[in-house]
Amino acid sequence: MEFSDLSTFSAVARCGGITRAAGELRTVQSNVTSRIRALEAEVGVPLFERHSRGMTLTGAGRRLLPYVERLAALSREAMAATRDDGVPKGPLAIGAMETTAAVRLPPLLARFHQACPAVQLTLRTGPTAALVAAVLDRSLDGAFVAGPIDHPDLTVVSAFKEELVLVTARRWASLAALRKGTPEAGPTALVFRTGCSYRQRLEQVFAEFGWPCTTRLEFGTLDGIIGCVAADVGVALLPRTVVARSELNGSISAHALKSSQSRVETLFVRRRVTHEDAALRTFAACMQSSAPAVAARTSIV
Amino acid sequence: MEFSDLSTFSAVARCGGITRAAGELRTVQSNVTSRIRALEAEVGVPLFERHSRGMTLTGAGRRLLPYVERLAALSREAMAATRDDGVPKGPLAIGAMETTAAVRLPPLLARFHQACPAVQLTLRTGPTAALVAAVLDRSLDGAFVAGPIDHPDLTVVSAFKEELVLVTARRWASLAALRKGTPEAGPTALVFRTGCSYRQRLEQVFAEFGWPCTTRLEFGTLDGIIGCVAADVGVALLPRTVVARSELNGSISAHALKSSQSRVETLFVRRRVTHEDAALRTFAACMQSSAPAVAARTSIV
DNA sequence: GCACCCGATCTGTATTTGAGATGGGATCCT
DNA sequence: AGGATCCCATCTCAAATACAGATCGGGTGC
Repeated sequence: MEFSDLSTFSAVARCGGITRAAGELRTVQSNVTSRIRALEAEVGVPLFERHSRGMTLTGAGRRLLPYVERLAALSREAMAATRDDGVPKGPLAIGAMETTAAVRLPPLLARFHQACPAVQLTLRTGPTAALVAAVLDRSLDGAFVAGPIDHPDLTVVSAFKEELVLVTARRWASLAALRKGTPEAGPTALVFRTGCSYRQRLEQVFAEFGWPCTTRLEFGTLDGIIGCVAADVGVALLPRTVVARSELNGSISAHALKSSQSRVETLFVRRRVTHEDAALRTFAACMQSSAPAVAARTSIV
Repeated sequence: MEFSDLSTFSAVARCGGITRAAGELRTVQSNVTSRIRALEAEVGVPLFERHSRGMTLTGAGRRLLPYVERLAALSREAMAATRDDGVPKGPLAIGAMETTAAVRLPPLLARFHQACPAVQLTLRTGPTAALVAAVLDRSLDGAFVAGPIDHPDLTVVSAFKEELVLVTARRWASLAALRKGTPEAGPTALVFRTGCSYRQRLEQVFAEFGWPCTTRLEFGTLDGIIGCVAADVGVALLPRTVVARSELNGSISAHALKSSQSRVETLFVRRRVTHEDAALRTFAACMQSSAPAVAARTSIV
């Protein structure tokens, strides 16, 4: 049971055939054949059924496959733990929602970079679902997302508490004025392109106001949304901290909602591992120490 | 990171030197040297400190070592799960306390053998501590032991509930008679040789009767204890089911104790694994179905 | 029936692994 | 101080293994 054999096995299972797997593994078909045959001889049972269009896993192969994943993950972690001398360094990929990246991260990243200049930190923005998927498949080390998150392979820490506000053009002085001055079809909803976690909250708000929420404009960036809100194209639901500056300079109005609608928590998620990379560990510590009042650990399921 | 390299690493760490490890691995010293050097080159950090009396682990080596254990355990489990087609077969090593083996196991083993004739079952008796250790180091697949047991790597199931009785020679008609007819030094305690879990209970009983519990005779077998009790050499604490036959034929007397002293639970312990061997799984099911009234699952910590 | 795709197998080569021998450094004992 | 001993690194050659390329046979689809 060598690791190299297991990864060939995994490639053949994934590709559905020896020839295709050989291409992926940058080797020739005969080698893959012999490696698979050696593995089958070692465990003593056939792992694939051969048929004319390729190979499919047998019952034994299906039982082995998840172990290959686990062994690969464990050996990666072993390697990382062995190399890790406790000094934060190397690459660190962090993900965040657009709104979090705009106002919460700049001071945190500045402090982290000052504390750990040897870490090459990269930031990627996106919607919660994509960020969580990226953390799970290891393309991100950690991410700031909207809760709730509950996954056995993730640890979750409360990072920031946000108050969502309904953002409108300046001329709407209050929610009551907005309701009175808006046609029955309701205003246009300005939201992020895909998978924005706040969209669902916005629809709740619209439902309460009796608006059907049919007109929607999708944006890729925060500035686009705020700009269109200022031009009275529509309304948006955003964290108060995000719009604080625009509100101050008078380009928009922010309207408070009742707390059941406005309270959202930004969580920091990362993979659950026995040995955590020093850079990520330090980043999490840095984050928690920056916001001690809201950094209580949540229960992890 | 091949498994073979990791096992040589483990051997060198355990033996404290390349030459000794080479002997254990049935190879020559030069090969071990080159494998270790290859591994160190792969992870990029030295794993051992070389000194004149051998090698000792560096910090990186100490971080790697526990992963080697985990990887080996996981690959063993993967192999077993792959081979296991769900039909119970192959060897199965079960351990039990002397008293459990005497009265509880015969009917269970008979039924299990009838259900799974392809399983080569071996039975080993011993005290609880040794049985638990044997389960942990894989020399036993499961064991019947006295509770409580609480170990993160073990699953525990309630198997039997026993009532302990104080066993004396026939001439003692009651506990009161025994107390009156026994000198202040108390009777001789007849116990199993080492680590018997019931010994502690017996000492509690002696303490309550005001006996110092100084005289003790140790036995390796149940028959030895019962024989000596019948000959009035001393008294013993044994499950009622164990002495039922001897009591009926009049060779001894069994005296009930209050339930806080008499109630003990026999547990079945096995290693906690993702994929459990079909033979062991079937054995546990067989055990639980045989005693449905007492086979409630205990909480597992 | 023919072209095509797939996996098994064979063959020669390249690489890796293994065994044995040698050497240098450190320690221990006399 | 000097010899014996122990340990690991290194070298060399042989054996085993992995690899690339070519061929074969079975199955599928046009």
